[in-house]
Amino acid sequence: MLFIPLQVLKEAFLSTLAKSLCKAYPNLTEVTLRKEFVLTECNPKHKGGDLATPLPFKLARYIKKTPNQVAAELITILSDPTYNTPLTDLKLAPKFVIAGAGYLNITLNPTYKETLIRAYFEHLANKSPQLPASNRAPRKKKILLEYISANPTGPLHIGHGRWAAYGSTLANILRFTGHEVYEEFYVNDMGNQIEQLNQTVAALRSNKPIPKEGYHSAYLNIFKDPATTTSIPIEVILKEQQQTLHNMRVTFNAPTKEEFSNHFFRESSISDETDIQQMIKFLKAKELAYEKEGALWFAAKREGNDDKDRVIVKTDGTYTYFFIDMLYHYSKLKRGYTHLIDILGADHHGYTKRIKIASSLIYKHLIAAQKKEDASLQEQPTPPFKMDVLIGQLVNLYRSGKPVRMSKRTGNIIELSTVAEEIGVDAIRYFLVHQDIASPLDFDIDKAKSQSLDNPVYYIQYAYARTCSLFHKAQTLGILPANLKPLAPQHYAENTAPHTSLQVAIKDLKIDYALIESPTVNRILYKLITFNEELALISTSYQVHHLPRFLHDLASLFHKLYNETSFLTPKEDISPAEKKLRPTAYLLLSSAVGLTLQNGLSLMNITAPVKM
RNA sequence: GGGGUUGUAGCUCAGCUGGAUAGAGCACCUGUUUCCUAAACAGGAAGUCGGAGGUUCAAAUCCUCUCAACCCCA
Repeated sequence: MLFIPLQVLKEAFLSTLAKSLCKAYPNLTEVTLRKEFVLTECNPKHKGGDLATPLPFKLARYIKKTPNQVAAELITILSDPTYNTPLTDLKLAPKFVIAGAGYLNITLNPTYKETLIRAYFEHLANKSPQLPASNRAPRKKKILLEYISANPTGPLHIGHGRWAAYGSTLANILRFTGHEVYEEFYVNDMGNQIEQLNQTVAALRSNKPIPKEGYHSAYLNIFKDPATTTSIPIEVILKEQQQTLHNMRVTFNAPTKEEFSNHFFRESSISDETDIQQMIKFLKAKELAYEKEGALWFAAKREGNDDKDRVIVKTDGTYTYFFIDMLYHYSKLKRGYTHLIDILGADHHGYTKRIKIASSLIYKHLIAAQKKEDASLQEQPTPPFKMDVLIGQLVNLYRSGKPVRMSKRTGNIIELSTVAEEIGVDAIRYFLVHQDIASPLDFDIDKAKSQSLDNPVYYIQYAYARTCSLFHKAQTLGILPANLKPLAPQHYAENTAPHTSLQVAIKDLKIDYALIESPTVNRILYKLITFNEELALISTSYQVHHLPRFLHDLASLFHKLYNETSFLTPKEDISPAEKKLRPTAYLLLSSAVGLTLQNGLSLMNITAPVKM
């Protein structure tokens, strides 16, 4: 069963309105109506209902009446049996109120809400496919996500940590919304910097002074150890980086022939002279490259309005970083990825135009070549190519409020592994992902340490732990419905394997929503049913920070409910039947909240402890 | 000189496909535990949404100009 209730609601409203309105007003098309119809949560401050829409304001222009009059007309149509069959089929029994200058507020009946919570719960329990909330579901894509991409000349720092946390979370979300995603870490193991690293290490090993252009990081002193005299510097450093990432719950493996494991991709692996000459030949043949002043230029300006053309082969015959990167992107396309996402630091923003132009031109060529080779492909449409370059702002490091300049050359570097160890992986992952990557992140080491206990991640985890403890308590009290087996005692003892072990015979359980309905419960319900929609949105906007905020909101609502309600031992003087039914309804709601929090946290690679 | 990002409460930031009285967290003040974990909750105080114009029934959000910070390119 596909869980898209809010979308179902929208469609029911839309089709009801379209039937009558579009007939009555020829200048109003269904397309326009769809575009203008926004359904939101009714602002809880206004207490006018569950859902709200400012549609009357929008339609006033087409219908040439005041928003209030339009709202009244909409209510007439929505209540008219000749039009509202889509609504009556859903058994919504909605009530409408005109609010403010022309808002339409909608209240749904408890029976429908019960259906919603039941549908959501079944969706969670059965692990039914997670599909985008939009009825125009985007097709499944094969995505290659490139992130971090540090030079192997030193340990990773907090800035890399930001890409690591962000990139891995984005990959999880894209997979959750139905795409095939492959993560890659590009290793710049060629060029000047590696040369200087090797010279530095050689100097250290022979106790000579480090060259001026070399690296002065204290970290490199590990190479003074006689045990490492035969090891290759970048291999040691790469292994270290891999370990640091692994500790951050980001796993990249060494490249293998196996296609589908996230891995390091080495620049050196594409420096095959045959490939290079082929690429040059291709570019020249297509007049995408030309010689000038002894260098070879890529016609980036002519082909895609970059500011200017770019050098790819320098006068001394060496290749530019850009050219090698073109080959790297060519390799991505050759491997069959039609959607490339690169996450780069803000200092690379001038670079995005040329690499996008180059990639799309290479893609065209590749498809053309494939069609030439295989005649059967000729009739087929070219699969759409998409490339997104996400520019993330850097991390500004502070120590007790004072900025810390980081430089690998001078050796002033705060290692990611150190910070992760000190404030904890859950906390640092949350911290690095909770803010829009388009804005610079100020990271104060001392503050992060002192605040680690105030980190909002614990607030969310605590809400989750509370949902678990409710089940534990219900078991202890002996009031857990027989067909609800949420938490085996050993799970509680070991603090592992939480709600996923739920076995729910939900069909046999009576959920009486009317018994528990309250403003807070309604808001929780709205939050729950929009979870998938939120994720679908993130999968196209890449605004990953919406997820932690969503979870924080949900946790907050649950804490609120927890405080204002006695779930298991109803205080009021109520009938014995209700006394039995009410805890069950609350347990199911709590369980839905718990599963949602758990899903959300796991998308961020953050743990969800059963108890804290 | 050209370009990118940012500017919202004392601090850190959400909100930006235009919608009701601009929201969180931290810090500050006042309350709430014989009751399932107080790592929580309720309430209070705190804002000319950098500035100026414009479009609109409606602008933090869109357009133009402008100021400031950081970064990239020449």
